[in-house]
Amino acid sequence: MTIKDIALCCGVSVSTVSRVLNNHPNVSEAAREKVLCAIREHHFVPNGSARDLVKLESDAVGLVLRGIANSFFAELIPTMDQLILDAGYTPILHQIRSDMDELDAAAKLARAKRLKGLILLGGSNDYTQEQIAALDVPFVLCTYTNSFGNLTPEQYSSVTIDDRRTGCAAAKLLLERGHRRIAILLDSIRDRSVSELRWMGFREALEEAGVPFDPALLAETVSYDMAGAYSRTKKLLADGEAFTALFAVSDAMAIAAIRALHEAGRSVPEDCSVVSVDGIALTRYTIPSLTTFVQPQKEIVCTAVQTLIDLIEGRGPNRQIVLNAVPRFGQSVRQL
Amino acid sequence: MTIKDIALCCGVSVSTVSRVLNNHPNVSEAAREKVLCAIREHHFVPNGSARDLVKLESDAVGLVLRGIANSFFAELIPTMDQLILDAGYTPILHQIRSDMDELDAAAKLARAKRLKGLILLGGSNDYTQEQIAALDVPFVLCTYTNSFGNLTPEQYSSVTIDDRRTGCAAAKLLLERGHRRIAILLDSIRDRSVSELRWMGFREALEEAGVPFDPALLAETVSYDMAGAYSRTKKLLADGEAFTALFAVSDAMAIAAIRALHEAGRSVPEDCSVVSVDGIALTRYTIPSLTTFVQPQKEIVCTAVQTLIDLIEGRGPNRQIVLNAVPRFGQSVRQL
DNA sequence: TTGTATATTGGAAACGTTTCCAATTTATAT
DNA sequence: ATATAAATTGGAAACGTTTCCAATATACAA
Repeated sequence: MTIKDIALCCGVSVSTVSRVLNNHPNVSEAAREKVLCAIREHHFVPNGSARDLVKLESDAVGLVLRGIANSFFAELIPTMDQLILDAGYTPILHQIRSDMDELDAAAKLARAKRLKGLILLGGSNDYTQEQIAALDVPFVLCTYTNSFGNLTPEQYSSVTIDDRRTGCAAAKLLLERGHRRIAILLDSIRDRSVSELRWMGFREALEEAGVPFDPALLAETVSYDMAGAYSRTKKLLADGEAFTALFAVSDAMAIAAIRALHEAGRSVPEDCSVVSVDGIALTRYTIPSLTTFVQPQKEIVCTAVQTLIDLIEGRGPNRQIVLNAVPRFGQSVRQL
Repeated sequence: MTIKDIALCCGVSVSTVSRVLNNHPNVSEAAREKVLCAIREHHFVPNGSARDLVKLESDAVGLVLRGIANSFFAELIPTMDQLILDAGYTPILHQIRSDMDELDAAAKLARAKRLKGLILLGGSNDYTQEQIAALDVPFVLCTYTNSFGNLTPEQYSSVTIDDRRTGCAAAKLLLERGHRRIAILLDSIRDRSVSELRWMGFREALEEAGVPFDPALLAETVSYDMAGAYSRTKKLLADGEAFTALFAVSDAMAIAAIRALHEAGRSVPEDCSVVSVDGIALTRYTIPSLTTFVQPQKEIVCTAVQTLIDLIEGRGPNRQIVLNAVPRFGQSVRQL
């Protein structure tokens, strides 16, 4: 079924059918009626490829995500998808294997599908000028890691939370309550990750307060999951390290750590205070409920989409937006 | 940049460039080298629309999801996306607003993008014969609700878990341990939902065991989230209902319920046993850890994708696959 | 009635590819 | 050198739309 078939069976020209499909005003009521009827009857839907081809542009926006390791991003996707749809664009989700160059893949995608714009989830901003130039559509880096900062603020847009500052705030929260020996539980810091940034902030806060940090209290997990956090905490306890508080870089890790503490006969917050980051809904209901720095998920998504749309539609220049995680107090922290 | 430009700047014909792009054997080494070089230099990527148009088919598979209410599906998406990619197809995620007809939208999508196949997430099988006919590509219903069953087994493929049976098994687990007054906590059962199916199974098991069910122990929440489960459990306790066990239709609800019980001075499992469904990773680490019926998420996703690929590639007929949730024992249940 | 303005229509080119077929070049055998 | 086969190449049609432009039909005024 093509536009031609519809034209034929209605006794009108191809142009007329096209005009009906596109709501052009110059079509007589009689013709429109006939054509619409035939379209309904034959379940005709115009071929998107042909359309895009002749229009020289699509209304598509790419959502590029590397790997599926991080479930934080996975959770954002449906919401982002919906927001893009609401803005009148067509979202195209594109996952990239973790062993590939995401910017390269994004550039290919943008060209192949003539995308209007791109949202890059969880990349970094140490891309080369060349790579950015190759990517010739508006784009927004969303919760990227600001590692080398090869780019000037004019060259890119981004929405992120300030992980360093969050780590700093978490440490301060515990320091203010009299804690001095604080363990930190994080996943691999090798790759300039979120973990590393939070860890940096944490260290800074300690230094600023003049509190020395015992390297034995740095608990880095091998596997990025709860099992890893659980066993690493067990090890920390087995090693006989003394600490009155623990900062976990995610709620999930905190929950696993609390179980390890519990099994070692140490209850939270009586024997050990716990602070984490994420603010997943569950943390209000665990026993004890968690004191956690809530990531403004919804705000991140909305801001990223809005920023991209603004860029696409020519409103405003590139801008970097930094959002903050705010603490929500639960029962997992006590004053010493 | 088009194939024509590349041809021009290499001094070869359009056909030759196309052959290089498609790895046709009939290209001299010299020509291939020249063309590849030009492609690299100009960052040329062939236009997907033009390609699809002339090929009369794409390698795309649609992933249709209605609404984003259910986070269970949201979690499946990235995995499914990856699996489809691995199978050599291009996944296209398409969310449909909850006030629209998902089958209609799916049919449109299939035609517009010449899809190879469709996976419909969380629909039902009470579609009309006509709708199914309109949808002229292979499709798989994934975790749909088998409500009216308008279709014969030859007409559709599906992958689902047996919710009725799960409810039944949960009740049996508690009955076997001596519990007789069992509360059930579920979200709205109005819409032939998963909740209703589990509730039906639960009731059947009680009947079969000759245990009467006290309607006061049926706790239906208004809002589908933890806040709703928490306050509903509070109400159940405030009403002074006596029960020695509680069956929650999701882990999240169970955790919220346990907190409500805890705040009322009733500990789990000493004063009340709790069983739930889902098997999210967290349930191993909460205190107490949960006894829960684990949904075979990964298996559902793999099976759905594999079934679709088989259909597309002409291997095997339509089939309905029913998977079972299996119990994982935690500390939340005790023998009376 | 005729002329003019307006509404409607159809024809045809264009979008960027792929692929068939015929033409050309190159290699091989005689 | 010539004939033949094989490898390589270019030309052109086709895919299904949109849109410009010219042509036709219709309405209205003089």
